[in-house]
This record gives sequence, structure tokens and C-alpha cells, in this order.
Amino acid sequence: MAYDPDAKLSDVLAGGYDINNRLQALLSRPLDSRGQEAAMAFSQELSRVFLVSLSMLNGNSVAPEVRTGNSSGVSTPAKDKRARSDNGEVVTPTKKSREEGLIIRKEITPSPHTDGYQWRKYGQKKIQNCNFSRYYFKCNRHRRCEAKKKVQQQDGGGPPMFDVTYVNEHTCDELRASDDAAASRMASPWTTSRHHAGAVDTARGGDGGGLSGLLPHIIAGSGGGGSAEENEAMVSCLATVISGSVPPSSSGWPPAPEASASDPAAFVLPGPAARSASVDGSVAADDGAAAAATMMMADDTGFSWDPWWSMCPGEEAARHQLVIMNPNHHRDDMHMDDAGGFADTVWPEHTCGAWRRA
DNA sequence: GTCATTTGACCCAG
DNA sequence: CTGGGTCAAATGAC
Repeated sequence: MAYDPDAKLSDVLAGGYDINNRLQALLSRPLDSRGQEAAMAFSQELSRVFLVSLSMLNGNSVAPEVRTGNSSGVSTPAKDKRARSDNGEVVTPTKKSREEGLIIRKEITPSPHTDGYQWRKYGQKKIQNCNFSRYYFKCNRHRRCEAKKKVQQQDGGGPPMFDVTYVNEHTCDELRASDDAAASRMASPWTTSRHHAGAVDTARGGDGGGLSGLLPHIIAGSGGGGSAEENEAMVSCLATVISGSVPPSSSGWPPAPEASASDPAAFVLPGPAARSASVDGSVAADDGAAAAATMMMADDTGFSWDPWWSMCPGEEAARHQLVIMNPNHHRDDMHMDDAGGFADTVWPEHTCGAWRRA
């Protein structure tokens, strides 16, 4: 869906209203897989409408760039290697960036995790004049893939938005293809190597599977990102926002508590299991005053929940997204935000399995 | 034992 | 010298 830069805000919102109506019609009946994909496409269009509207309200005539096109989340880097600014403008790479790697693009997104790739966090640093730490990630789909991204939560009120900077192109697909070819030469076709099993497994989250091929037929310009489970969760979430009610939790997914938070580090890898902390209270119990440093919301679980995801009660209830601000953990250099705490996050399990740290 | 995350330290450009 | 980016040992979960 292309937006005319001269369009009025009312036109954009009217378009969003129309999309919402179509989505409601879609959600009024049981969804098969195609219906879910269509609903996902609608939800993404709604996200775009929101971002465009916000941009227009802020006086920008150019819509912020959001995830579009292919399901990988990276906008055809091979065709256009110029980096773009937060508003989609072309960015001239700095000398350092030219030497260290090519900035593929920058974007602003409310969901820095859903770009279709699997990322391993390798650094976190407090940035001057920013309320939030910057997070550094490397692609985890292949140990030799050089793609990286930086995630920086924007200051200011309202729903958290994240500046995401992608550096270097993904080579994981090629690397995995070549590795698979090598593996197939080594093993009989009747054996399933761990590597291959991992590749199959991650393909769901890797590029959304067949979704990328289907979506263009649903809405031109819309793309699917993330796994089918993520898509379903987003549809559920969106339905909740639209209807103002909590959808039934019997959708069958996700099956287990897992992570997320406004902390972008907690967004990276959707998966079945939590890692570093649990919802049994072990982390929260470490600091009774944990929530004091940041605006949090409490629910009947006894935990404080990030307000951004409180917009999405259905998904929140299902996924048990958790962030705990702990002001007792102090560092001089890194990992402290200005609120006086840092986020202890629950991290989901990596699903790839086949590829470990570089 | 393995592996992902955390985090103190280091490197380097400006 | 400062700040951003990265490395790698330590840590903890599984």
C-alpha cells in the first residue's frame, strides 16, 4: 500500500479505518492459514497507517520507513545499498561505517524483534543523551553471517519506538545453502543431520516460510515477517486492540510463557522457552523496589509489565512478556539507563539449534 | 558440558 | 579525552 506524500491525515486514517473493517470481517469467522496470513497483512497495513499518521502529526510529510516488501525485514539490500535515515532518507555512510561495514538501512519500528532473522546480542551500551541503552546484535542464523543490527529505543513519551540500524548484508542464506549442499554430500538422504534439522526449524522464523510469496497477492507492498506463531499472535493482539476485549487464550499458541519487553533485547528470538529468568518470581524477588524506576503496570501475576505491551493484553497474557527494572544494579559505563535501572529480561530460546556462537 | 547472555575492558575515530 | 563499538571472560540456565 503506497501512501501519497500529499495525502491528508484524514485520508490516511480513513484508509486505516477501511483496513480495520476488512480485518474485522476477516476475524469474524474462523481463520485457516490463508486467513491468518491475510489478517497479518491487514495488521501490518494498520501498523503502517499508524506510523504514517504519527509522522504526519509530527509534521513530516514523508512517511517513516517500516518493514515492507520481503519478509526478511531487510528491504532488498542488493538493489539499494544506500542507507536511509530514520525517515527513509538516504544516509551517507560515515567513514567508520564504510570501513566497518555497510549500513543497509535504518528504520523506526515499534517491534525491533520482528524482522525475520535471528539475532544474538553481543553488546549493550549506555549512549550519551539517551535515556535508553543501545543494544548490539549479530545475525545468529549462521556463525559467519556478518549482518548486524543496533537497536536504540527512542526517548520521549508514547508507545516505545526503536531506531534499528542494519549493518552488512545477510549472507546466512548463502552460507547455509552451501553448508547444506556440503552436508548432503556427506550424508545419505535418509539421515537428518542436526544442522539440517535446525535449518528446517528456523526456516519458519527465518523468512516466514511461504508467506512472503503469498502476501503480495493479498496486499501489494505488504510483507510478512516472523514466524507463523508470531503472525498469529499479532493477529490476536490486533483483534484485541480493535475490539477492546481480550481474545480467548485457547488459540493454542504460544504454548508456554516466554519473553518480551520494551527492552529490545527481549524481542529478538521468539521461541518456546524462557531463558535467563522465569515467571516464578525469582528475578522480581531480588529487588522489591524494582518497579520504582520506571512506569510499570501490575497485573494479577504479581509482576510488573511493560506498558507498551499492556496495549496487547491477549498476547501479553499468552506470552508472559517480562521486564524488570532493577535500580540496584549500577554500572558506571554501560547498561544503566537514566531511570536508574536496567532491564533483567526473559529471553526466549533460540530455535535454530544448528548454529552456535561465532 | 554446552551455549547464550552479561558486562568489564579495550580499541579507535573524532 | 570522550564516546561508540566490539571483544571475550564470567556467569547462569538448561
